Amino acid sequence: MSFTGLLPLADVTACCAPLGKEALSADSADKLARTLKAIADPSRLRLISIVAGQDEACVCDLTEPLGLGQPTVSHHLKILVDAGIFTREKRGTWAYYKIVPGALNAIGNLLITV
Amino acid sequence: MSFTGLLPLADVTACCAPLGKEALSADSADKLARTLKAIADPSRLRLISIVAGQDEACVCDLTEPLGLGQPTVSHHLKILVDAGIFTREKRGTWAYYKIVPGALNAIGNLLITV
DNA sequence: TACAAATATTGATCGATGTCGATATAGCGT
DNA sequence: ACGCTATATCGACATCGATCAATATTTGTA
Repeated sequence: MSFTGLLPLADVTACCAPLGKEALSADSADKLARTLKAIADPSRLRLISIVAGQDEACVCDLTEPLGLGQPTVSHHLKILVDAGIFTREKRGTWAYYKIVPGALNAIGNLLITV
Repeated sequence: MSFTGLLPLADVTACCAPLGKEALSADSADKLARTLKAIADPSRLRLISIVAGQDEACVCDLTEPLGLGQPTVSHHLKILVDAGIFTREKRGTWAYYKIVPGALNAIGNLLITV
């Protein structure tokens, strides 16, 4: 695959102590970087923000506020699901996305050193 | 400039409430994404980890553990300085980098929703 | 002043990635 | 079965970004 794969959040939060506690191995750094890359994009940050504000949302609710095409939004949502930040539930023709509770907190806590 | 500029951390931490509190504007999302991109790289995460573990370090201390060339390490360090995560102090021929106290915490707190 | 060492900058290369248009897939109603 | 709607996938394109080699810049020292 040309797209360097993501990985479920659990693997990341289990990968390492908070930054600065001990030197990060190359492997742990790779995993953490992949997770951070998943959220280090303006469109995906807005998706997170919108979905978090209304508990769940389908693709059709998200294309217009973002000003992006449907394939692009689907693509971003897939990245967030693969990263373990969103869940996807298919109900009828629609696909509903919601935030995994605590997912962002888990990432945030990895950065907090105190 | 072709390189989409970074911006001091203060601008980011002042830009927005924690994700999910209210919808992120396109502009705020851009700023936050730039900051997250600064740390969403394996080499830079290892730099952060190493420097945090020994208070300060010069470039020559960092090329070998990372297995990267000196220009590449300098480049990564500049990105971290521009993002407000590292400070740079020139003493003689050497340049010493250290973490801005609380910088990572500030980023981490933006992701924490509770 | 000349030389050496540490760091920064430049230019080039090449893979990664965000976006779109077109198409495929799946599910619902008539 | 047929068509319609929502979503996912594919292929292409343009840009971004990580890395290196080469060079410039700065600073200490003989």
